[in-house]
Amino acid sequence: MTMEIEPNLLADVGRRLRALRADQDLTLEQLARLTGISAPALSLIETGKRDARLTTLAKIAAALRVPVMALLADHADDASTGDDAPAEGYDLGDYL
Amino acid sequence: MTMEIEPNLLADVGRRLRALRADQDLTLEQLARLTGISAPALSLIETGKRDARLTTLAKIAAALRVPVMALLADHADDASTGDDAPAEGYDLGDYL
DNA sequence: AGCTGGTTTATCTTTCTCGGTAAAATAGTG
DNA sequence: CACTATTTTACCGAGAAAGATAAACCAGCT
Repeated sequence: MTMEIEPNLLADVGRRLRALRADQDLTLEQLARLTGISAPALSLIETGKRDARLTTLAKIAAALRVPVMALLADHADDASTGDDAPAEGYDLGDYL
Repeated sequence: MTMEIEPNLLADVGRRLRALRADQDLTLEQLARLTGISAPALSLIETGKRDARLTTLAKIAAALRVPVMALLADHADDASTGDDAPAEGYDLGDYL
């Protein structure tokens, strides 16, 4: 029960990342050189197995010449739509 | 020459984070309870001193009921606007 | 001044990222 | 089938994130 917010997030960002890289016909090694991030690390991120740091995502986004938010795109969880926590539900009111 | 992409990124996200939290009149401790992230950790993130992981930002965004991209908002670097790297310029062509 | 609430800083431990390297998979091609 | 390119997985070591806690600041207020 380590609690992973949404296992989709990482996989989602990874998917998007891979798509963007494919668009520019870059291999992991090429992107690795561009970003300074090793190809294995990039692979883990793209496959949603690694929880990258913000600056790491920023480096990748910069190399791909897209804004960082392009990686998160329309991940409009907004929490009120009820995407997660069916039984969790923080309530705000409970803490105020 | 470890090169920190843009020292602004973290400070920027932190600033945005703090604004969102203020909007809901939440203290660091309250947000800490909501997110499961300790108040000191939140403080470091908000002051731009910590390079948070993606899921960490996602937890905070969820607690604040905003999409994750709201934290990165209009950080449209896009590299063509020329916000950063005056002397960096990876060239893509060099690696292809 | 003393207090109180909020934020920051510091220290410590655990966990994880990240680069490096090397070894397996997984294509794709002759 | 062999050969090559690309990706994935596995291990290692260094560094950093994140939780906990405690202490230091910094308001505001009686």
